[in-house]
Amino acid sequence: MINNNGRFSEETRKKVEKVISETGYETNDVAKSLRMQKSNTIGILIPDISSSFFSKVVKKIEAFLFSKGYSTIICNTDRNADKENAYLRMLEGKMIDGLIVISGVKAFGLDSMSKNIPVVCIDREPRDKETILIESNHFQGAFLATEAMIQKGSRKIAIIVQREYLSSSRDRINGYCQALEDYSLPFSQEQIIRLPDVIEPSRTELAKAALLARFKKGQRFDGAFAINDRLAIGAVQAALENGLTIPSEFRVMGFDNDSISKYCQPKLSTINQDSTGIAEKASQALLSLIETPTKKVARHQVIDVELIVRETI
Amino acid sequence: MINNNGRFSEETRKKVEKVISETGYETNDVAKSLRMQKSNTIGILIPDISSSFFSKVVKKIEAFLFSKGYSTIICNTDRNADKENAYLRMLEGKMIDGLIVISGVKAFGLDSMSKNIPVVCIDREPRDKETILIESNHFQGAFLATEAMIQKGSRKIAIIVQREYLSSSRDRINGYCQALEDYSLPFSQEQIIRLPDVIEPSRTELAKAALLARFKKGQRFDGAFAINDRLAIGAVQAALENGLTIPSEFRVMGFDNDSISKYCQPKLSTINQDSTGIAEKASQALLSLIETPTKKVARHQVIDVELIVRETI
DNA sequence: TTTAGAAGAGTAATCGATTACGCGTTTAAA
DNA sequence: TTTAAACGCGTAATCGATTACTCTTCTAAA
Repeated sequence: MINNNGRFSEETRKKVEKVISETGYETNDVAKSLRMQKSNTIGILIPDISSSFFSKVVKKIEAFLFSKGYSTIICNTDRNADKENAYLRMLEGKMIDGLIVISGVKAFGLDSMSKNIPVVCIDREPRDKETILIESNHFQGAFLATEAMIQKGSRKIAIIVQREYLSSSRDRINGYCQALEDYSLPFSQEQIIRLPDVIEPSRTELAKAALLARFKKGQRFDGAFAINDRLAIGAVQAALENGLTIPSEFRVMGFDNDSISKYCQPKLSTINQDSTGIAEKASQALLSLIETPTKKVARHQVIDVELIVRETI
Repeated sequence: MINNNGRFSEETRKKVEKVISETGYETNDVAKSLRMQKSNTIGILIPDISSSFFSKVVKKIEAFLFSKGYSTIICNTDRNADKENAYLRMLEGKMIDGLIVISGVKAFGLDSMSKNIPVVCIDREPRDKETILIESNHFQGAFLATEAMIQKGSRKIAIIVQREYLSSSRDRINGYCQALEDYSLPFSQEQIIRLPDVIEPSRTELAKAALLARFKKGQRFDGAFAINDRLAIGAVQAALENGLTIPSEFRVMGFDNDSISKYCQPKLSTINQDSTGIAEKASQALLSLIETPTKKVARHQVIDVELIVRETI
């Protein structure tokens, strides 16, 4: 009929095409989905769409999938497990063909659904050992950051951490520890500055206050590696307020290469994640699962990161 | 049956509920949509999901609609008319119940579809005079910004503009002009610095280079009102590079209250848009159109903005 | 006791696109 | 010329939920 199925003559084709153009016929995807058991739609679960890095990734995934004929339902979960599970049910009801789950999503309901529909995780440890995981090389990034500070002369580097329940956070801590070890620098628990997972005050304020508190307690650091750029900016502010010169007396490294980092003063040195690479790998992996289920996809893909030196080291 | 339609006994209800819980039945939204001619889905057309202000708005719209039982398909159009129209067709095929169109979307196909499904525009002049428009009071914001600079002592204020095809941009120019007029300050065309609508170099670089070029030509300004914060940061950099002291010799105002503005050095004074207000008004207007079509909704809703004074004025 | 009316349960049509199937016609091969 | 295969086209079933409709049974009123 409309597409090459069935057999029909040139004449009928013309007639059909005429009617189509005359009436402005548009195919009804809902009916099509019901019949085909396929919606050409994929779902994305993301904790916070306004987070600069992941919104970039989502944007690129969406563009890629659109070019392949898929539309994307983006679900903002606010790190709320109930909302996540509600979305999961909704997406299932909409017969999505695939699902991408981005960092920080707990989604306990995932396990029950993942049997039927293909899932790709980004920056999120899947429970199921077969689920595909795409992530930046957080370990490498943290190592590079810490190493760079050491090479510039820092000897007592703090690490500022938040949301340790994320595997990406833990990987970054490990990378940091590895660098200290490789350069034979001592490490003690008091070098870890842990921040609560709250919305108010902002991450920057939180980091600033925490580092300032450490200074007040008499702890001395000559550098801080923050797990993201927002925290790093707080560290910069704390150091400056404490009368330290950056970078000669105190060095700071961030992570994520937030668009802020280039414009804050002093300009923040950081680790750039390859949003394009992550988006491409994730989209391709998901498409492959959907369209050629027999083809094996690498279960764990790790994307290289890049050291960006600006003015804080 | 499942919901209160039809008549049935307590006994049958129990049986049905038992089977539901045993089999883990989930309603199929696709079939439901086909039958009901309603998808409980709304579409959002947005030029760039990674833009900080609108991504905040979208996030809030999505949360609101989710709480009302709707899911949201977010379509990133990249300011590409073809992509916009393709999305429009796709959304129509998915039988969306409503559509939100955000600033910078051209979507020529909108006219042909808007007859059938409810549309709400945000920050975008609709062609159709009946379509609802929600926007910040750009005029007021620009006026407040310019007025604040004048009151602090600026007399020759430039305005840095990009994407003049947006009604929001034009409103901001008008607000700026009105303030100059109200304070009896002269205005000439050379005070307008127009920037091309390109992706590379960044808006900040663009603004910086343009203002620097004006300085080099011998033009003198004691302040600049930039149409958004990215441009404003460029203006700050240009002024500093030109040896001007901020704010005593040169004042800068931005617009949008980008998350950057609080952290750049000096901290940027700007105009804050009420993302929550816009999201709420837009969602409520759309829901009203969908669920109570007879009820009239204000065609044009203008949301107040707020002057934020930091260190650049 | 008869009967109108209500109430429960089951059947079938519907939404729109897809596709398997069958009938009738044409063409090519034996 | 006969037979088989190819071909065009129309019909009907299907996807899953909803709902209108019918049929049967039961209750209450006359």
